Amino acid sequence: MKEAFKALADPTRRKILDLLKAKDLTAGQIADHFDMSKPSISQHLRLLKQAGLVEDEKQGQYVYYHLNITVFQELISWAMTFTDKGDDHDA
Amino acid sequence: MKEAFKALADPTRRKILDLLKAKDLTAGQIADHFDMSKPSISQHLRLLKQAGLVEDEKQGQYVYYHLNITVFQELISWAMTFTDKGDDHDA
DNA sequence: TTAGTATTTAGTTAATTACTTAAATACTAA
DNA sequence: TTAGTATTTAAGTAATTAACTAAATACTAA
Repeated sequence: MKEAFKALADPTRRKILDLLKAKDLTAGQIADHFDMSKPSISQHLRLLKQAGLVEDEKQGQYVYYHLNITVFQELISWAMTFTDKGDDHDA
Repeated sequence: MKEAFKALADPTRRKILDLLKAKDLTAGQIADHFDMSKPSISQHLRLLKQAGLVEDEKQGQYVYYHLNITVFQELISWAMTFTDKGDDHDA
């Protein structure tokens, strides 16, 4: 989770996640959506992968990236410890 | 939300939020939980407030801080757009 | 008013982060 | 093998962030 919070702090990385919501994409296809060098996007992808937010899969000369929803689920659980605080559900 | 993601990237700020989960605290009480100067904690509180994650209320010479769950709820909604993707609920 | 406590603001510095270009690696296909 | 494409790694730099100390502000109480 620690790394996920840091990964989510950057707007470029959040936009990458949004792109992957629609469909899996190669590193190059992702880079095409940004006015930024491919190495920069590659670094962002590395951080997203380290944070567990995405996974990659090599297919020939391409590297496909896709979302890993596990960490998003953990994030939801974490946030709910704040919204549920003090709500004793008719206990 | 943009500012909330940045605010949550820092471990000190996440720990402050955890402390406030138990009960509302003054700036000084919060600072007592850290091996860090009061001005540094004050800056962290300022960022948390700008992000909408906490609110403050002055009582005499003290400033009490408390959680604002609204942004946590928005965070949950945001994360669910990732976990619910592709789940068409028996449609 | 004066002194004391609580908190924030200002100014500075060190560490981290996000970008760049150039080079390396990995695969494809002639 | 050689050339071409896709991606990552390396090295360097500019911008941002997180910390500090010192000073300012705001309140309390003698």
